[in-house]
Amino acid sequence: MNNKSRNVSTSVIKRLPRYHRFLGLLLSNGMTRISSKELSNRMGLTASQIRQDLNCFGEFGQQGYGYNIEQLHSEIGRILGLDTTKKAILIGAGHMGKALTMHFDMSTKGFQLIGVFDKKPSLLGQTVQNLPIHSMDQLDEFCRENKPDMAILCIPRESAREVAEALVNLGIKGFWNFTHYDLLIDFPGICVENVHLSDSLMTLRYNLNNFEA
Amino acid sequence: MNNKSRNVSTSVIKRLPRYHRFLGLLLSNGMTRISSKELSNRMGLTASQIRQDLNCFGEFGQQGYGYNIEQLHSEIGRILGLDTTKKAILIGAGHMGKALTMHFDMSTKGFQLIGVFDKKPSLLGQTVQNLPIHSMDQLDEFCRENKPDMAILCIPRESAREVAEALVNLGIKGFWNFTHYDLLIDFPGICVENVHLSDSLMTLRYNLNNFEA
DNA sequence: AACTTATTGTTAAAATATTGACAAATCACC
DNA sequence: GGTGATTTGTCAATATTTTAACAATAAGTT
Repeated sequence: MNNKSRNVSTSVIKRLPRYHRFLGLLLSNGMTRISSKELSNRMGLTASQIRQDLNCFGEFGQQGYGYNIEQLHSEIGRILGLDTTKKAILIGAGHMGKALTMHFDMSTKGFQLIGVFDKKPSLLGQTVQNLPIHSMDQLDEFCRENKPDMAILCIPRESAREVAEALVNLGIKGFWNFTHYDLLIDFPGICVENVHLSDSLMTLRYNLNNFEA
Repeated sequence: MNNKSRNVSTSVIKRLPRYHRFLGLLLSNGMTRISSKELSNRMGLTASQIRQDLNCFGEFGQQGYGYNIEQLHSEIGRILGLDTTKKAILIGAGHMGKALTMHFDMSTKGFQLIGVFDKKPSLLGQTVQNLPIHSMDQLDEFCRENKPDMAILCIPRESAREVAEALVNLGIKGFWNFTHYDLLIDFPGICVENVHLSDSLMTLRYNLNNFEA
């Protein structure tokens, strides 16, 4: 299977989801095959890069033919781990937390949302994606019982560090962090994806000033 | 001013917002000076990188002393363009659109939200951040009158391409794109920040499988 | 005021990432 | 079944990014 997957660079890994998305789109357009050249044109990168990236994981193409889209799509999905499901909980059911759960289908990204928690008592009656919003007091028991793998953090900066530490102690192995706090987790084996939306906005602001015609 | 700013690589640019955030935090903690070494420790990177990054824009430090935090913070802010304001409109006032406007203070990122639009008639009475939600029919007139610079796209994939084109024709110079569509804008002078949250989630999924202890 | 320590800006070296080139393999067509 | 056109996987060359090293300079100390 992963016959080649030694240590693949993060540059490559970060491109995989995009390949996966594009291939999925082509697939839903009814296409069945594509060459690295054609794909590179559509994605705005070089054919060489695509071939080299894929080569980190195996030989999925065929000379003179190219790649079978369905096969490549599912291979990349498998590499990313989308074919199996990890359990996720949402901490903080404010606007951002709710929006995230509605923005896309998590189950096609290798996760299943199994619990939602918020500190605010007024939210306790409500549901998110058919899941009841629990109080933070119930977090301990819930985790011991349901063993979630990942936590989506949508809480204020001030509590981020503390909550993250508690969750690590409860067995959480990964964080999708929307907090305005850089989670630099030093615990081994803990994965963090910091999503700093404001950073991307500032980058845009810079580009507006510097790359206008 | 920008005496050195020829063409700075995007790797550097993408780190600037993070520097800015960290410096702002130190500032609010009451600190006044910091060395590249100390900052690199806190941020999890090398002192050399920080010095080299800053050197693309000028000489902000002093040997034997380090950097004045307040000065460096504001210099980086100026480089990013946060000291002046561009006008932004939000297209799509669904959950994600609303959540974004509440997630942080846009005015400290160099933007001011001046208009909100949605196709859905049922939203027309509502407001977002004290701004009334307009119908898409009013977009033309609004843009001619108020000349927004940037558009935040929170609409379905299907309409992304079309709406973006229309907006470019109305004078929009930049997009903050949350659509499930890769805006590969070929219009010259148009800046795009594609924010594919699902990509970041898939990257996390990969890491959960591959970097556990 | 001299001396020690700290720390920058900058140059050079090392490490990574991307692109180009091409032999080997397959396809498509006659 | 042979021939020309494609297209991969991979190696080598280029380009970019990161790190290390250090002379120059200011701060702090006696």
